[in-house]
Amino acid sequence: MRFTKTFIPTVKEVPADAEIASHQLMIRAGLMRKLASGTYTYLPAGWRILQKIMDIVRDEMNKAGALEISMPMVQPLELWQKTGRDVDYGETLGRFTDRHGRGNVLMPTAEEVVTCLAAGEINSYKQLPINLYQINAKYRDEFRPRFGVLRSREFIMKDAYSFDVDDESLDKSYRIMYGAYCRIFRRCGLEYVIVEAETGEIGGSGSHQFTVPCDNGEDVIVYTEDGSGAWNLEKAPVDPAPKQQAPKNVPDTEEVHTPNVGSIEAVCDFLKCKPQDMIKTLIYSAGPDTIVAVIRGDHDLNTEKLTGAVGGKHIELADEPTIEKVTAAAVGFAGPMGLTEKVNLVLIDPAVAAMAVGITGANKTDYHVKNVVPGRDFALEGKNIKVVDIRNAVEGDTHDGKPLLFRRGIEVGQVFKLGTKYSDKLDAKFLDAEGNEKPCLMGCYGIGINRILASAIEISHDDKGPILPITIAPWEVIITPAGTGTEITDAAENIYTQLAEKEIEVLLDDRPDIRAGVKFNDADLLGIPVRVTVGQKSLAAGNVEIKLRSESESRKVALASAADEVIATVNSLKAVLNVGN
RNA sequence: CGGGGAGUAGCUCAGCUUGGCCAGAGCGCUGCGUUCGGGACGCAGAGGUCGCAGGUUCAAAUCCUGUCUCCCCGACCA
Repeated sequence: MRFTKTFIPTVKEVPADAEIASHQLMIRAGLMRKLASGTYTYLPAGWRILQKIMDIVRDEMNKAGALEISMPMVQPLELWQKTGRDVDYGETLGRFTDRHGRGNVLMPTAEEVVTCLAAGEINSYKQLPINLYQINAKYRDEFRPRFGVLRSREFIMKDAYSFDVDDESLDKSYRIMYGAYCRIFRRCGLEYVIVEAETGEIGGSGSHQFTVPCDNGEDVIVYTEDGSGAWNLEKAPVDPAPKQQAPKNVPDTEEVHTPNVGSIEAVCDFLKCKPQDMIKTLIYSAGPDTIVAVIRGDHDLNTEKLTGAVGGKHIELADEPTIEKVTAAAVGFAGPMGLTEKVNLVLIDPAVAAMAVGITGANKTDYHVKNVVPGRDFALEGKNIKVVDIRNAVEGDTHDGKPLLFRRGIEVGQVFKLGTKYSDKLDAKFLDAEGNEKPCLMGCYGIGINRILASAIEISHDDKGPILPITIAPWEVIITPAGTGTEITDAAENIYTQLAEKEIEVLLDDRPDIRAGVKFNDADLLGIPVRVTVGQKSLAAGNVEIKLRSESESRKVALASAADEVIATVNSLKAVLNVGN
């Protein structure tokens, strides 16, 4: 490709609305432009990168035996109502009504559609296992798109769905995908961490997340130093805190007047206590049921763990009228005492159960209660009371006695065992060898294509631009003629032709009247791993220069052998990243 | 959805407090010339309904009201 025949609008200035490196550099390198919040147009260089990523994904998926299909991006709302996910997904699900009044959704993922397909077409165990995938645009009406393409409304995702006859077979399908994912991310040049994950709204029994450690990531990875465990924050288990020694003869509970002091912070300020002395009481709704979650004041509730503790039901914070009805007080003054009878379930975090004494809301507007002893002043056991881990791990927590460490990461892929959640609801059944009708056992497997690009830039860039792995760079080689004169342009053209003939992906910066400095900067900004500089200085001695984007020094090679040298360099860079081929 | 910030030339921004001068700068863009190995320089030029709609005023980019969009923090989120 010639620079003058393509369209790569690089810019010097940092765009005002780009906060993180990957976003800024993707705009500056002319890879993409924003259309609206969370939606981007990919320009030729950016689209080339995405296509190269998709090629790698496609290659590994095909090798793993998965079959590529394409499902509609507009799907009937009715199908989502059958699985209840129209409710679970909530506002994130993009919807519209067509001219006939039919409800439609914009595909955020495709479990319903693919299961519906299986329900119609899979009848026999002889057709299983099967794994179907697609790579295309997905839409989620995010509350708050941010960080460029890391959380956008429209994005490209590879989503695969496996169907198996039994658990053993599902395990095998899952492991095959797990292995394919390792090879995909490796080939894309990403250092990644695999963490145990919660399954969220998508449902199911087991899941791993593939995460690229990076300070700008939205996910929190929790791990033990010895590497024996890694989880995302939603899943990270926490050892129960040791029971605190109760001071002798804690006085009876005492109500204290705390006018207009509702938040934990305000109460601490008012009563001169610390958040860890507080007991926080949160009221949740799960359909018609009301659930009380009790955690220590300095802890955060983990909605995934809470969802698990209520058997996977969809939960949300109760609305104000419900809270007022249950606590008989304004919002901000809830406490666990006396609530047991009024609600369906009380869940108490072990850290609260371990407290010797604490302060809670009084279930009375403008009042809190001191000297509250868990177990004495409110029950820790009972038919609708459970002590269970429902909070996020924090610094200082342990698992199996080992300290938990924290670091941020970008989620680039996730694999799930779904089981029969969708096949039950959508009737995806088959006859086994004995003639018994059984639901298909499903797995689903996603990869964020755009996130692979963004995370590659996040973890590898300098002040000049991205330093891209050769497997996903828009071009493998850029030829930069530095200076004018036919001798230079002829030599550059000559190398360009030779490389193109050998199917090296090469970009020739043939822009006339552009100073060398500008060309060098654009080459760096594009992150192209190998640069060939053809200039007067070296050419006088019969040489050109080869420079790696990742290194600061160039080396001189004879013009005559330049193409061969470049090919050898490209191959050695590729060899590092290619797994088993 | 709560809190904060911002919309003025293609981009980055100044001007607004205290209404009135011709609506400005840098970058980019067009032409000519000089340069030519790390974002050169000179000269000449094109380019703006000051987000939108009302209002106040002799007069509004500037003051008031409404509205839309974008960004950040939070909440939320496969």
